[in-house]
Amino acid sequence: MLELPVLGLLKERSMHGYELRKQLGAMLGPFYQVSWGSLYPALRRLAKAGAVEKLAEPAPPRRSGKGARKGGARDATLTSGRRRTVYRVTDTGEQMFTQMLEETAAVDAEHFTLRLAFFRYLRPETRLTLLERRRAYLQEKLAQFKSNLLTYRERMDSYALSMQNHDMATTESDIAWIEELITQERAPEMPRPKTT
Amino acid sequence: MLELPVLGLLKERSMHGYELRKQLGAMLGPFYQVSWGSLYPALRRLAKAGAVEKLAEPAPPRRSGKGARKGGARDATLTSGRRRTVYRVTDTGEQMFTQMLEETAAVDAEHFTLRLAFFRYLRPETRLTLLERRRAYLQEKLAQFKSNLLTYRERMDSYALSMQNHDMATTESDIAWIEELITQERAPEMPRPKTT
DNA sequence: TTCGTCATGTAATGGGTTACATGATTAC
DNA sequence: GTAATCATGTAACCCATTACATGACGAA
Repeated sequence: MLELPVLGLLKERSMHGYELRKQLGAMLGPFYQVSWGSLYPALRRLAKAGAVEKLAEPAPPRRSGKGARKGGARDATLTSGRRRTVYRVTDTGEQMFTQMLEETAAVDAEHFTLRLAFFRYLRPETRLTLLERRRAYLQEKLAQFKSNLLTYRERMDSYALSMQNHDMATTESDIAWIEELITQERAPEMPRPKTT
Repeated sequence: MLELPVLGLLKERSMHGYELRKQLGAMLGPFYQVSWGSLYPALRRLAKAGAVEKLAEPAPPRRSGKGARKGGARDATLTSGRRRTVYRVTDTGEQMFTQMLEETAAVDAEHFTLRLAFFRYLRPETRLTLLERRRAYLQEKLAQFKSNLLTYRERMDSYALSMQNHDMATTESDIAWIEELITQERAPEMPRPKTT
């Protein structure tokens, strides 16, 4: 669901679709690239639900002379050069965003990542709850890896084995990271910006 | 696409759907859990394409053993539930499997994982090609992470930053793992099963 | 002039998720 | 006898991917 990150980004600042996509990549990392065919329909859904509204974009700085416009008889709603549709979040949208963000059922990688990206909008307790659920989920997966290996190790070839081991190591590293986040979350405000 | 792992597992041994699902989890790890609503339609698609055929399951021990089977050691492979539909790969299916497996465009995590699970069916050169493409893909992502950080670091909060750093570390670990696999692949057969 | 980027969309297609429905067998 | 597990499927919904289509602008 694109709705959550789209609302989250628009909440910070109104944007048009094209830029939105770039920001999504910047915020969620290069593995998370959305396609136009999913972004624009998502925006349309949000608009239909009253969560965002389209704005007439303020005219960008028209250097290079006013007479340069060919075919000036363009539709009046298109204020300038490239037609862009800027979207702004409505109050309804803000509510939707908060509600989505707080769904603590979000435990798998993608849902968790999406929430972490907007953690600052959550109350500290909700953050902790989410982190702990994520940790529990990862620990459960880790246990499944282990029992899996006990049962099937003999039947696996070296590739499968290597993969399982690597995935387990990754899961352990994920858990360690989450625990770090939990520790920081509980720590009573000790920014300590540089190593002493 | 479930087709690839389903064919791969059935290639090793004919099974019914329920068991197939368990084996999928065992082979691909606990993060890869398929639902019935995707497995059975996939089997139907494969059957329709002539890649698998349904077998009448050899009648399970209709021993009418009331009480006789109580707690008894039973056949490990065949205990019954109810009517089971066992699927077997056809020649067409074998060809499909090989063809799918060799598609080296498979570079993202899921496609790569799926192929790695059946690496033993690929020629060593194809394996290397796939590994190198995967490595290149990950290195590209890593570069994107870095340029991303250069551009946006100031605008990210500590959560986003932590996430990017963790994801980068994970990507680096993935690359190191792939490189290990590449090294092993190139090594001229030195099994060395135990530590000396 | 042509290419690359900016910018917005639509259409078809596929297939995964969830929920629903059913029924047999085993273990307690 | 009843709960859990085995076992197979269907149907509705959702929505992501892909490909297609358009067109303005800036720079080479």
